[in-house]
Order: sequence, then structure tokens, then C-alpha cells
Amino acid sequence: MTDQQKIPQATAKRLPLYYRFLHNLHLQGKNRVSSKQLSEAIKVDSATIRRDFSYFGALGKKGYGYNVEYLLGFFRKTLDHDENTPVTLVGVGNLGTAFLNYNFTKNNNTKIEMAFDADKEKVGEVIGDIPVYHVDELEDRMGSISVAILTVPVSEAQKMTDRLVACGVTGILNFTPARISVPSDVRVHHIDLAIELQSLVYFMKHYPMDQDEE
Amino acid sequence: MTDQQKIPQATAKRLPLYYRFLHNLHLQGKNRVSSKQLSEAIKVDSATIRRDFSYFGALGKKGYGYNVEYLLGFFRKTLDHDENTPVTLVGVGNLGTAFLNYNFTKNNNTKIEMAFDADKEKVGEVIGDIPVYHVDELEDRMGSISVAILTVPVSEAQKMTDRLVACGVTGILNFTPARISVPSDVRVHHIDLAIELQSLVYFMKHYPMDQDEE
DNA sequence: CAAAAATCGTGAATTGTTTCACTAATTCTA
DNA sequence: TAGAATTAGTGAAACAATTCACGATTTTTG
Ligand SMILES: NC(=O)c1ccc[n+]([C@@H]2O[C@H](COP(=O)([O-])OP(=O)(O)OC[C@H]3O[C@@H](n4cnc5c(N)ncnc54)[C@H](O)[C@@H]3O)[C@@H](O)[C@H]2O)c1
Ligand SMILES: NC(=O)c1ccc[n+]([C@@H]2O[C@H](COP(=O)([O-])OP(=O)(O)OC[C@H]3O[C@@H](n4cnc5c(N)ncnc54)[C@H](O)[C@@H]3O)[C@@H](O)[C@H]2O)c1
Repeated sequence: MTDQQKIPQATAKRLPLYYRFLHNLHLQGKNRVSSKQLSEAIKVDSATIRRDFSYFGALGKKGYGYNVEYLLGFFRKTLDHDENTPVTLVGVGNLGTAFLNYNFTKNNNTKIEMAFDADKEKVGEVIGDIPVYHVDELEDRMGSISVAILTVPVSEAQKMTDRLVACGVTGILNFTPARISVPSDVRVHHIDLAIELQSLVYFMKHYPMDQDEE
Repeated sequence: MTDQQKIPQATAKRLPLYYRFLHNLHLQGKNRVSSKQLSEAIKVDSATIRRDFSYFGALGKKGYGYNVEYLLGFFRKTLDHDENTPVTLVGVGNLGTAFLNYNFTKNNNTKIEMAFDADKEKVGEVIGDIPVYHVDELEDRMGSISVAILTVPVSEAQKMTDRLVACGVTGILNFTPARISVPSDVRVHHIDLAIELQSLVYFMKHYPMDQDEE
């Protein structure tokens, strides 16, 4: 579980991207790929890709590149792509419904198992094969799920976070604008769509673009 | 338009966050705030906040902190929050519909003006006051809109990107998993939800958490 | 009003990430 | 099979961002 702990965070964030691309290559029957080709496809500098891979050892072969199947197998293990991580979703509104309808499981090791909402109208529905329960049942139903997607109104964000944490959740993907507070062993990733849009506009206006930069 | 160009990208990404929080403080009638208080609320180190602000000059007062109204006015200008940037959305599916229903304009300087879809069923609808047109009309209707949200199926992503760019779009918020190719003067921000989820799970498993880290 | 407390702004140190540029190994071509 | 081409892996440099830590100044307290 806990790791040899050397991989930089920036690298770790790119791993799923590598995995997905390798998976697609494999489906296409390709069995060889170079850092240059990867670079063009996923728009990450080839030296960065080689450096990223090198944290895991010598995975390629000079003059040849990387063997897709081998690399894919390696990442499958590294990213625990054999076991499926169950996820819960809280707040079945506009955004929550979109996620339930989307099949995250495809080419992915996560699966939304259940959803909760406070609105009686939503409860009992099954959206994209995922059942929606009343939020009152949260504590009873969560079981050992440790990952949650939070798509409730901002006013409910902290309250629901506290309840999720009390149920044992240690990872939250937070789509509300609230900067929620959690104990130090809980990881929160914020995805703040309004800010992404504003930030894009700011960059467009103030930065003369030259190359694709994240 | 083009800027004095000194603000680090990391700082620029936080500006909308500062703006939003200051806006809320202002609504609450607060007229004073310290970097320490800001830090606690938005979970960014106070030294980082002071450093960020310092790129714009001396905005605070020693021993006192920052005047909310003054700071807010300053950011309003810096972020061009007086003019509203029009945005288009392409692909009115699960995700696109959620965005149309969401009022990005609230506390924001962007407004989705129109949406396009290839599906006859969707065309003619008005979702959250935004009209949905057929994608065939894209070139006729875009006018001078320079920002687009892309929520089409991945298979259509590059094609629609090319058309948007041909219409003069220079900023794209891309929700598809495709790493789209654009001319060097076009800025693309990727929001890859499946990868965010996988990456959260990876970090949970492999990094012993200690503090809130993005 | 004097001492204590708060707090900004910032030089310097630190930490993290990317990129250059080269070596060594392998593959490809004719 | 010999020479050319390709390409991984990596030390070192460059670049970017964060954080420490302290002086200077203002506010607050008693
Ligand atoms: N929709 C977007 O495009 C968008 C964009 C940016 C940010 N957001 C943020 O994402 C969040 C969700 O947005 P949305 O548009 O889906 O909102 P929404 O109002 O459509 O959905 C919220 C859902 O949460 C449910 N809910 C309310 N209180 C609850 C509780 N205590 N427990 C469980 N469920 C509860 C409501 O019944 C509703 O179904 C909001 O915080 C919003 O600010 C949304
Ligand atoms: N829904 C999610 O939760 C989610 C999560 C991660 C990624 N994504 C990505 O976001 C994108 C949209 O997802 P979705 O779930 O909304 O898909 P969706 O299939 O519900 O919606 C896609 C919409 O685009 C329209 N469309 C198809 N071709 C078009 C074209 N050429 N021009 C204009 N419109 C066109 C379709 O008619 C449909 O309405 C996909 O690329 C998907 O991979 C979605």
C-alpha cells in the first residue's frame, strides 16, 4: 500500500494519462512506441516522459523504444488497475447526474457504486445502473467505500464532508466551490469549474501564447 | 491586453480564487482581512498569498492586513471583471447540459451565450436561457466569441476543435479525453475527469497524507 | 503613551519540475 | 555486416514555485 515513495507528484498525475494512451495503443494492435511518439500524442515533452518512466526503472530499450504490452502491464500493476475502487457520489443534481450517466469504469479502475441525494424526488431512481439513496441512509450504506465525489450545493459541502469523513472516506473529489476542511489524513482534490473558466480567460488575455502549456 | 508579464502562472491560477473569496467577504460586510485569515479559508500558505499579492505592488498595510474593498477593486480591474466574456459550448450531452443549467455568470465574468449540438432532438431547446443551435450553423453564429467549452464525444473532439479554431476561437476548455492539437496561439485547458478520479485514488494509495496538497 | 502584538513585504533558501544535451545501446538499411 | 539512424536513460543546468525568517511598520492593549 504505502510506497517506496520516490515518484514526484507531477509524475504521478501523468500516470493515468500514460496508462490510457498505452491501453488505446494496445487495442489498436501496436506493440511498440517511442517517447517521441508518446510526446506528440499526449503533448508532454519527450524528455519528461522518459524521466517519468525512469522513476520506475529501465522500462525501455535504447534504439527501440518501449514495448507497449510490457509497459501497459507494468502500469496496470503500478496503478492497481486490477482491482476496482468503489466510489460514492453525493448530490445527484446537474453535475452529479452527468457523472452517473457516464461510464467511468470503461478503461478505468473506479466505479461509482451508489449515490445519495436529499431530494425525495431523486431517491429510488437508478441512473446509469447506479442506485440513488436518501442521504439519511449514508452512514448505513457506505460500508467500506473510501472515495467520494461531492456535487452538492456549496452550502452543504462542509457538512457532507464531515459526514463522509466520519464514514471513513479518505479521498474526496470536490466539485463545489467550497474549500472544505478535512483531517490531515484525508485527501481532497478540488475541481473548480468556474475558476477553470476564469483562469483560461485570464491566461488568454494576459499571456502571449507560444506553446501548449497546462 | 498583453501584460507587463511578470506574474507566475501558479499565481495567475489563484487569482480567481482570491477574487471569489474577497467578493464573499465583501458581501458579508467585512472590510479587513489578513493573509493568515485568507490562508485558513482558501488553504493556501500565507507566505504564498503575500507573495502573490506582492507581484501587483504593496496592496496591504503592515500590522493591519488588507482592505477588502480596495483589494477587491484592484482584482476586479486585474481580472477584467467589468467586462463579460462570451463563451460557446459545443456538445449538449450529459456534461454540456449540466453546464448550461449552471449559472456561471454569478460571481463570474463569463457567460455561455450559445450552445451547439449535432442531434436534431437537442436543437431548438433553450436550456437555462441558452439557445441550442445545430452544429451546422456554428460558423454562421459564432461571431466574435473566442472561448469555447468542448463537451462532445471524444471521436468528434479534434474535428470540432479545428472548426472552432477556424472561427477564431483562441481558448478551449476541453472536457474530452482527447489531447487536441491546436495552433500555437490557441490555449487549451484540459479537464480530464476520469484522470482526476484515478489520480486521486493513486495518491490515496501511495502517498501518506499529511497536509492538503493540490 | 509605551510596550506588546500583529502583520506585510521580501531576500534568501529550499524544494520541485522541466529541459538540455550527451552517451551508450540497439535497430535498421543497403 | 558495416555504417547510419534511432532512441532510452540520465547528469547537470535551468526554470518555477514555495517557504522560511526577519526587518519595518502599524495597530492594539493596558
Ligand atoms: N453544474 C455545473 O456546471 C457546476 C459548475 C461549477 C460548479 N458546480 C458546483 O457543483 C455543485 C453541484 O452543482 P449542480 O449544478 O449539480 O447543483 P444542483 O443544485 O443541480 O445539484 C445539487 C444536488 O444536491 C442535492 N442535495 C442538496 N443537499 C444535499 C445533501 N445535504 N446531501 C445530499 N444531496 C444534497 C440536491 O437535491 C441536488 O440534487 C455545486 O456546489 C456547484 O456550485 C456546478
Ligand atoms: N459525463 C461525464 O461525466 C464525463 C466524464 C468524463 C469525461 N467526459 C467526456 O466529456 C465528453 C462529453 O460527455 P457526455 O457524457 O456529456 O457525452 P454525451 O454523449 O452525453 O454528449 C455528447 C453530446 O455531443 C453531441 N455531439 C456529437 N457530435 C457532435 C458534433 N460534431 N458537434 C456538436 N455536438 C455533437 C451529441 O449529440 C451529445 O449530445 C465526452 O468526450 C466524455 O468522454 C464526460
